Amino acid sequence: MSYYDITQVAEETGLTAHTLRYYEKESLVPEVPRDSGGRRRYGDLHLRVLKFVNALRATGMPIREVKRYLVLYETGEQTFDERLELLKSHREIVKEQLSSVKANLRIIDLKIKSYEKIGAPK
Amino acid sequence: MSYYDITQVAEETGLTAHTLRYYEKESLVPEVPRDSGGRRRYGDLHLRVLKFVNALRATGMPIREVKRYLVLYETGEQTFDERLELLKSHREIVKEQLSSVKANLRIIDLKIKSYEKIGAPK
DNA sequence: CTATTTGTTAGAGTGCACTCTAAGTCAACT
DNA sequence: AGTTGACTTAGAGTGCACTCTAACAAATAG
Repeated sequence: MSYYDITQVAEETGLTAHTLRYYEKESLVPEVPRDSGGRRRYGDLHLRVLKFVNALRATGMPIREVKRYLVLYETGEQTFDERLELLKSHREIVKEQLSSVKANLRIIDLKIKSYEKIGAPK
Repeated sequence: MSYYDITQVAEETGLTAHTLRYYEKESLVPEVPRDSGGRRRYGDLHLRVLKFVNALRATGMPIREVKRYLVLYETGEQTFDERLELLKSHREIVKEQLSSVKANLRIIDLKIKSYEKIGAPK
């Protein structure tokens, strides 16, 4: 079992030290133990959770929803069903967003083609 | 040629009247003429532009960039090349975002599958 | 031993995109 | 003529997700 300081975790996760402290304050990470000097000592669990949090955030899950997931996670195995539902519902939202973006990208693509063809749009 | 009031345009575009006024203040629409009573009279051009603005916004283009596009549009045909570049560069950004979201969605999907299979994630 | 770096906290500030409020005007209905 | 409702403006407020500041403590480098 290895431990990491905030700078290492920042590098590993792509988050800033500031953001890591903010995520902790917002309960987006399991409790982070401190060393004798009061500094954060992250473990492998934290790293794994933070990477999953990144996946949730990168797909547009709001902070308060990520927090809800983490609270369920911390509560224990009796929350499996609820966590599963949360993730499945998020997945549907993301899928809808994806197809919306794709549809709008097609509109932009048509405009680009009209600029390229006639040099002027209608 | 038909004219529309702010309520009709709100319905057609899915934007609120508030947002339409805000977009106008931010120069995201060509100039909107007023009637004798000072009320907005939108034409077909406005409707078409607003729908395209919606496509740009729905794909994550920031307000200031949409505004830049509109200013070029208003400036005239000598800006065709610049508008084309702006749209093409936006298209690339959107494509990258799409693949990032898809990659992260796969991570979430794996987690869902692990919840479904063993009822418990590692 | 001193200076620098890296961390700590609570809390304030930032940027974005709306979203709403207040105070007022104007048209249409009763 | 009065009331309702939709509109007008400038500007303030909101929610989100950071991002930064100030003041301080501790570890390391010279």
